[in-house]
Amino acid sequence: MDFRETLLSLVEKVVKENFSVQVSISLQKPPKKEFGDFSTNIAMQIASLRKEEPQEVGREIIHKLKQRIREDEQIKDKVKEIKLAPPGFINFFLHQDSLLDVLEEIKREGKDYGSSKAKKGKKINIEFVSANPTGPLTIAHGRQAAFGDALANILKEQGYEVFREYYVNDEGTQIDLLGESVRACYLHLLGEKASFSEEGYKGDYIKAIAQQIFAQEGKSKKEEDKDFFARFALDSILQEIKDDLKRFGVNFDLYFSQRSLTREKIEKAIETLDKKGYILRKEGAIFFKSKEFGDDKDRVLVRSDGRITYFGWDIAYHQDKYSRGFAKLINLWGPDHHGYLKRLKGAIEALGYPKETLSIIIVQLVSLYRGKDKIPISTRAGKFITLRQVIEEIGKDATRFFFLSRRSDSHLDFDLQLAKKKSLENPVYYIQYAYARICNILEFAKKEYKQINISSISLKDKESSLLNKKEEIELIKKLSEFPSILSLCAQKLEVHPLTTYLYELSSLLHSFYNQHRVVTENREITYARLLLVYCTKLVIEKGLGVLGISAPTRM
RNA sequence: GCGCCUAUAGCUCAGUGGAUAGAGCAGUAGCCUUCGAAGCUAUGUGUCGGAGGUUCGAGUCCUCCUAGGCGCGCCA
Repeated sequence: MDFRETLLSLVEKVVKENFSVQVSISLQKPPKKEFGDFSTNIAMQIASLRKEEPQEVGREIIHKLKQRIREDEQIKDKVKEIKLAPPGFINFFLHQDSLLDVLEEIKREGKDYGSSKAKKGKKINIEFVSANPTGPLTIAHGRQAAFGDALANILKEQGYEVFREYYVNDEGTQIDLLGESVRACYLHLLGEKASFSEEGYKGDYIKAIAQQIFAQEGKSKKEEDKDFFARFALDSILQEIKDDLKRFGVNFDLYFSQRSLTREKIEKAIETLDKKGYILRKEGAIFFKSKEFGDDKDRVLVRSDGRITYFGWDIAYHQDKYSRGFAKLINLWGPDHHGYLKRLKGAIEALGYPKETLSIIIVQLVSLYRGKDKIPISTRAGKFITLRQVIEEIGKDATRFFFLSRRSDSHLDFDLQLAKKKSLENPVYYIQYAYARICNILEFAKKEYKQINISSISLKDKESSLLNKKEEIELIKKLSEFPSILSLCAQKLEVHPLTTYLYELSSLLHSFYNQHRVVTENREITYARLLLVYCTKLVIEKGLGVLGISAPTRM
């Protein structure tokens, strides 16, 4: 239990004993350092409920708190002062020695610093990207890939057993269309006339696949129907997708084939719903009563001609996920699927799973620009910039960082010209530079001080004045926030707080570096500062690792 | 028509119902014989889209309105 929690439970105890009110108690990080290290608004909350003066209530709480603290060995030495600030905040000031404890903790825990065991053993499934295997990945898929992967890493840090899954829609009309398109292209290569459906896929990659078939098989596939071409194209495209994702640093535990869902699984799902009275049969089709779950209308699961709709497949797919023992499912979708949210959530509930076990995150679109020109994203027209092209042009780290610095539900304008031009001023390099800088200092220190083993440096029982410069204190405080940043991300299912945090941490490191030398004549100070930058290195390394961004020792 | 997302500094964006709303970029002026200047320091900038409401307290929650994006199929 860290100190923050210890203090929080003490405040809870005091409030419980002295005020018979129901309030939620929390400790915040004050916006300014004049307000101390922690603060709580509890006095104002209580005063509001009891129609009393906030400052009066505050004084009373502080009085009781001080009494308790004097009796508590564990925190007696850490809390320096408790002050009341208008309009009624209670601010806690800590002794600086406790700051050195933070460094000791980071050093001791190393790569585990910031990890939590809170969700240990809980299985969580995160399904993302799941792009139709009818064309190359676009930049929008890239955003989902970066976000889903980083979020998965964050959840893993909270103790979850995380499973990454990609749902391959290798069944349905879009696959038929793909087959027809490739077949037409192939026949065209043979000099035959073939009608090209208006709805068909037209990109250069379609031609490339047709050429590949021609190169391998010659004219022998002339009589094959669309299914053969669909199969061939599917395998080829899916392989490209997997390669792209791998290159982007995203590895899935499972590529789940829609086709692998058996008829029995779908019938079982429908049967489950039927037993609970959520199935409606009319006009030869089978409907799910999604209206009962807030949807606009009931939705078809099986068409009157017997074919299963996407929704029908999807229900069976989600039931399958649950049957594999996941306590929680997370789906990342594009905004074009938001209308689909109510019916799927309804179906999950109808199947008998608690609705809060399914979280759906809508990752907003990315608009691609080159300067002021918007580049259209249309898979069927075949004119678009692929994720692969962007990674090659901008680089993996910068591309990932860009996607991860913004809220998932915000629209994103990605200007290739700007991203490329500013690539050296890109915040990701700022963080990586801080990291490389620390590595350099550590190298330098090894030369200056012959035998040095940073992990053996201990500041226990040392004077806190060793690290009492403004830049040092701020850096240590920032380091101490790392665990709560990770848990905040996990709780909000967002990644960008971590990105922002790493930037701020790097900024403090740079400030410190420019103001103070680490390696000096004074051995004690040198060791203390070495430990400080070493701890910073650990946190940056871990943070970047979670984001899936590399931490180079040199740049 | 209905639904979802967005609106914060010149630009790109942070901001967990709390204290004087913050960063970067762009601008200006400084800082390298000393651990990497891809860096640091200083400097100013706001009708938080608009109007109501809830609250001790609203950029944050609720209602309505405006603007932009997206979606509303027995397509996926």
